[in-house]
Amino acid sequence: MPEGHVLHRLADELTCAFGGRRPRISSPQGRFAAEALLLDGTTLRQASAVGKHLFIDFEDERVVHIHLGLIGRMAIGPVGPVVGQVRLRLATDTIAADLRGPQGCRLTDPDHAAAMVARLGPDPLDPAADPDILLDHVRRLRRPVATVLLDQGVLAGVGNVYRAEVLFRLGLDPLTPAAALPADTWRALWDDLVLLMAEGKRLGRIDTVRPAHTPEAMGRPPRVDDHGGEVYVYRRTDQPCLVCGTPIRRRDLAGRNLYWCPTCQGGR
DNA sequence: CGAGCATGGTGAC
DNA sequence: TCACCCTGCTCGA
Repeated sequence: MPEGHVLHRLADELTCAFGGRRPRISSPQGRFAAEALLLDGTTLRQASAVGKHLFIDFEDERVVHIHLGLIGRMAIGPVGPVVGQVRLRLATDTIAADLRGPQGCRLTDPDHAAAMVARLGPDPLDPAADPDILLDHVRRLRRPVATVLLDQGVLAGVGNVYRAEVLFRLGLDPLTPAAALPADTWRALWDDLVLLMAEGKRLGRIDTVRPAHTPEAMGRPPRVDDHGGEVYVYRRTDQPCLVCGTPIRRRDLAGRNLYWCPTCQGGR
């Protein structure tokens, strides 16, 4: 689940449900119990997201920093019994937010939060982000564009699905060195990520087939991916490319699965 | 029912 | 580059 759009959506939902209120805070699992006790009964100001990092601001300069990692998730819904390992629960009389399996959930302060954000590259979901920072950065990088897209210090919030999909949509060979791509191409990558991730946040799922160019325009019907969104290449190994019919390929790159169409995106 | 895997990141070598 | 962490789902026995 968790690429940047999930965290931004979550931040909005948390602010909406708990902003300005004093939710009950607990850690049924116990691993955040001391911190939960400290925060319980204090006012939650607002939640925000930068890249894949989620920050929940409370009064008295207290900030909860959450990173979902690969398997973490936060479920917001009607209050019910605690099910499974819940690291953190925020609850009013009617709504509960349950955090499970996060890579990190820590109590920190605004300075530390700012320091973490300072290490991240521009976030396509941040309206104030400056893509020129990205363009300057990638000019000096020889690593493959596919590797660079997942580097949160270069670009914040992109995960494995958006990486595969944006490279397909722009017809780029994933192994092209980042610095070998013209600035215009990087600008186009940025612009497409802004579009796709905003759509992802709005819909609550990743759908890369419909937004910019319709499947009709590309001569093929849409396909619905098992994961709930419509995608061109992500996890479609050996299935025909929706544009040219060539079997989609998969390989390991720096420990992550990479998916691409060898015809639409050049050799290799 | 157990193994393997997943949209991520860290820390040791 | 690798082992490892965390949860929950799917797949094959």
